[in-house]
Amino acid sequence: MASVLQPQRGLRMRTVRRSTITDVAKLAEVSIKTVSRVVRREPNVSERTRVAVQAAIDELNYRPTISARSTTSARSFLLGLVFDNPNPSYSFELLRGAQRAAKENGYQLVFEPLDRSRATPAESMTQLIVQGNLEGMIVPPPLCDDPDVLSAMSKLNRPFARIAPGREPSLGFCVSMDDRGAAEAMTRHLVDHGHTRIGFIMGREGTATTQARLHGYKDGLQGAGIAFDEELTCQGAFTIRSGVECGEHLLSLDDRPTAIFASNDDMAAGVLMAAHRVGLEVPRDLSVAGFDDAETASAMWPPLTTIRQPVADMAAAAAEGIIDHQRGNRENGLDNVQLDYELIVRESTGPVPEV
Amino acid sequence: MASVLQPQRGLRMRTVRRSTITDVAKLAEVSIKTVSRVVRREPNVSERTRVAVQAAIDELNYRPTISARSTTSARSFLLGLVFDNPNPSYSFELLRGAQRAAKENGYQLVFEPLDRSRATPAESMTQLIVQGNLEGMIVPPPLCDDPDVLSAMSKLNRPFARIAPGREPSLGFCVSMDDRGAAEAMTRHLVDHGHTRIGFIMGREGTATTQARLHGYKDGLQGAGIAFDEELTCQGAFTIRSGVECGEHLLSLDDRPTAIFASNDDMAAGVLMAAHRVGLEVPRDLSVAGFDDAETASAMWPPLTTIRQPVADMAAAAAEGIIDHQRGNRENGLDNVQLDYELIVRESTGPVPEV
DNA sequence: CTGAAAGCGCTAACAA
DNA sequence: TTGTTAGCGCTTTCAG
Repeated sequence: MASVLQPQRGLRMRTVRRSTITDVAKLAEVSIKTVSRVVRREPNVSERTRVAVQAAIDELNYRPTISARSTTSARSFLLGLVFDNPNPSYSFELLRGAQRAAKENGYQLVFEPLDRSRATPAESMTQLIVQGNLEGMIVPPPLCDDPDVLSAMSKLNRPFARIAPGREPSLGFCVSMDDRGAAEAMTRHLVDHGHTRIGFIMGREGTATTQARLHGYKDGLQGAGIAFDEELTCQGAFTIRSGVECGEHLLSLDDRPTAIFASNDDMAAGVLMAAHRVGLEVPRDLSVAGFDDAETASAMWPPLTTIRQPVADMAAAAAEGIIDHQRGNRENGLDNVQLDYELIVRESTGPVPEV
Repeated sequence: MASVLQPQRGLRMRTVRRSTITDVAKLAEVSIKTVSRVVRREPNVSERTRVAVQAAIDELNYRPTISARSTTSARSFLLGLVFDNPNPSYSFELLRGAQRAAKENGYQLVFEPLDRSRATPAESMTQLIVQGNLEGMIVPPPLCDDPDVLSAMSKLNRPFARIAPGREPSLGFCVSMDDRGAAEAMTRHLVDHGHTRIGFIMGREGTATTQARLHGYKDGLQGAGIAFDEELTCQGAFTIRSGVECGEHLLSLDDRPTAIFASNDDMAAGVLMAAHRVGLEVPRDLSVAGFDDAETASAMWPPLTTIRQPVADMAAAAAEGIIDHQRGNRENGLDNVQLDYELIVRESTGPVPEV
């Protein structure tokens, strides 16, 4: 604490000053270049000097200033994250992950909502990157599937990482999750509880995730030797309302499902409502499963069995990929990454009701 | 576009370069100092020169680099926003507002989740500010009501803005909303629809907002000449689950309320569920109102009548307050600000049921 | 009204 | 293994 709050000179503590590389050099009695070497973990520093310098760094609590670094080196140590996703919780998780990874690597994360009013998304992105002097950019969905944006990014010749791309997984550095495998795992979870009539609510038409999750559902049925029954699927739109409607539809079927797997949490919430309305107790009479582990999933009543997407970790991986690339570890930086999902079993799913 | 993507030299477009103050000076045939004067709107520049320089700036699409600025001036043009609120949507809205205001004023927003593992919140904040070289800090709830944090911030001698403080509204620069007035307005809205038995679900015990909203509810009743009935209030905890429980309780009353005002949206969602379970149609049989306008409020079914807090605007006002203060407009920067709420009438409230 | 020169904290050659 | 020197893009004196 003392070093942080050290008075500058004279009696009054005027303003808190961070220590500079020169302060450290003086204290350790070496040149600033040597300090720089230690900080940046460059080779060619004797162990003795290293230790001495490190001690000085610790004592003064020295951290290099990003601004000063960026004026000299060609690098800005700035990483961009564009926001153009209507889901604030999702965006926020991305932000947390990216910011953590950036900070750990001496980078600063610059968060930019995409200005749709001005020009095309592609032009806006170019502006953001060039004006902001960003070394690289993290591009979440749906932007990461916009062909114009992709071609603009490629032209810019700066590394960019795409989160959960739905198409062209060879463009840029891609971080994704196994949506299909996750949906299969959830289906298997329901099958393991004895369910054979499992309803499935699809997401918005035409999105890549909608397709992947539907495939996973089919995989899960097939693996258990259960025939796919189109009657048990319903076209939703990722909204609570569509969940209510699909839930009412599925529950009004003659041979109604004993479990409903909604391909996101909002629709699962809708199913919960629909179930309550017709007097069904969850999970006693009906099992309900979601997908996403949105903030409300655990707050729902009953708490929702769902799939957790490692959103923050995906953003962190994206940031790290870009940073690695900048450091010259190309092989490390450019291989696409797929992270594991997590099946979170809460109280909304249970054994199939006894007849 | 041409200026943004201009090739550097030779045939191949190597890397996109932003233009510097020197580029502008050369083009306008003045010294860099003059350019600086124009950019920073300093006096003592002839109109002719100003126009010429501005033309060069526009042509080259020149924007000063924050990093370079901060190395020279004492200012870093960095504004901090700590995150320590469990609600991602709320935090995200704050972020949007603060980032917008920062950008408009040539500042950059630095977003920092509070590291609770390391030390006390107060120490962490000090670290963030000093190490990050932040000119000021935006402090949202609940952090803005932590006495240690407040005293640490005061000692640091840097401007800080508190969002929706619950106590000590004289410490720092405070931006708030009229919680009490908003709750009163919502109560009046229900009264205007003929409701006289209006249930009220309180938030978590001991929080300032909980108190303020309860007061507003009472004000609303009193204004309409309706006696406050303790039986119609219920202690919630801002969670969906507590909403379900309070909803069930209130609806099981002998003379049950015809409207329920929950002091946040999550609890209102719980009330909706409870209502569905006992077969009550909303708003035909029961009106339900919330508070916050969370992202889910409009997605609920039926869409929820609620109070919109101008969260983003509050953060923007906070950022602007700090920036104004840094610019020396003390009177402007230090007056506390109270923003207007907005009553959003959707479909969950309606006239009192005919008996 | 305008500009030259010094310097911010740091990195990148290049010496020693 | 270490240090010296020259910048980076900008602001800030201080002279014209």
